[in-house]
Amino acid sequence: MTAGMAAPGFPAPIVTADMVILALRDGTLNVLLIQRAAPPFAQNWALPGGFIHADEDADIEAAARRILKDKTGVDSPYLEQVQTVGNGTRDPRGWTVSIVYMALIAADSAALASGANAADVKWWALQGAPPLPGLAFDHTEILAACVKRLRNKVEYTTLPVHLLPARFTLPDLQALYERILDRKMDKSAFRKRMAEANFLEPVMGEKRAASNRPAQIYRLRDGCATIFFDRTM
Amino acid sequence: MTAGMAAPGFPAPIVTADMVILALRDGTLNVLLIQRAAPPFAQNWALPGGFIHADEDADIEAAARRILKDKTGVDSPYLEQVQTVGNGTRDPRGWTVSIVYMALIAADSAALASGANAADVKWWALQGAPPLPGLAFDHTEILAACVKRLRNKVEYTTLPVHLLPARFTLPDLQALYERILDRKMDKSAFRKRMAEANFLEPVMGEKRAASNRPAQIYRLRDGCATIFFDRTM
DNA sequence: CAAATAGTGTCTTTGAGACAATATATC
DNA sequence: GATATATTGTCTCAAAGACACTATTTG
Repeated sequence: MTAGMAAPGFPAPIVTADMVILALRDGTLNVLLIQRAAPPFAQNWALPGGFIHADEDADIEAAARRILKDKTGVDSPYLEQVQTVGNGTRDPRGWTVSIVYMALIAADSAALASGANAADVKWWALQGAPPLPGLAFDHTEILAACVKRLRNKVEYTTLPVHLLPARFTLPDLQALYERILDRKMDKSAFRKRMAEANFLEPVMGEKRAASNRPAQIYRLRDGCATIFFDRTM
Repeated sequence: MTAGMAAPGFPAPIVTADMVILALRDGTLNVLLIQRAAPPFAQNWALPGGFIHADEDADIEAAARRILKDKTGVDSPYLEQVQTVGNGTRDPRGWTVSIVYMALIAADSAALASGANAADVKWWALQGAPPLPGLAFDHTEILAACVKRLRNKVEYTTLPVHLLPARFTLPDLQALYERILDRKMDKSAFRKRMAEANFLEPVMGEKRAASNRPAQIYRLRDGCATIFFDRTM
């Protein structure tokens, strides 16, 4: 904030928080969309979002968490502020500002709920079978920017772990990296990377069932946030 | 944007754009601060900023450019949206949202102007002699986050060129990297990096005066935005 | 030519990737 | 044991850093 007096002489823009909620379903990235119940863009699919409640939300991130919880029931996801867009043309009602957050959650932790203002809530695969519909407002561009950011960060961080359930194997994790980056990676080099990042710990005694050698199960080490690698993948 | 009706039933938060304007003066990073003329925080130093003019600014970035131009006269800097902060406590007047931009400019291109709402405008060194004053609002934290982001990006991008004048030498550039990152770098490796990034072109025939071998002068190649290295510095 | 800094070349070490070998389950 | 995948080890190659050498200017 800065310059001025109490309230500016012109109307303040409307401020909303919009969520790009991503999860892994059947091995592919999915985004959570809502079908709008009211105009503008009624019936259109859009990113979940909502106004900031000055009396209820302590800060912007709290608003983002509230919206996420409303739609998915998920409480503590990986949450990251991605960008803020604002102009006079993106919403027919006038100058609006949207603060965009990306949330990564484990698909099995979500329990969808439409709630107010939404006719429907659904997961959509980012690629493949039912192509993504055109979205309301500038949400198509916002989503694209978000996914681009995710792909970029996956190159040099441990972000993908947040898309897996709490317990997972190294082959699971490698397959996920390969899915998101759309290229094969060397098993040996991948494991060396993960080992030196030192953010996983084996869950002793547990294995995974199959007709072959079972894989060690891991979980995030306590207090390990996202790790940045020294080098890119 | 998203959910709802025409206008929310609660007052919209005030929205401002705040600028972290950085330049290199006497070899050290400086930030441009204004001294506030009006309450709250009258007399305190703060980041330049201002309300978004819905009728005048096409979008948020245009507002940021307008503020920058007002204070420095600079037209086309490196400009990057850094973060958006918003809560009910950062401004005594109520819930506010601030969209923070970082601008990198060449010191020689700026012509400071106080303009409205500012008693004074001044460059402050980030480190050294006159220590930075405590800033109004949460601007101290915002500035710190910005500088952290800059240092981080300098590790893997060509960002620092925007702090130099249009024509500069490789030793100039290396010294700047070393200043910002606060460590010595190998001349040979540094030059290899810059060469393979392929974003500079030599200005033929020109050299630099001194009592030693003159350095080749370079400029940014046409159409070269910030380059991301494959590896970190 | 002495001083000072610009610019280049060489050697060593590190780390990533390719690929092979070994380990451990089920059937 | 046959099969399938997990996990580890080895070899090769390329890039980064350390460091030394050459180049070019002024006084």
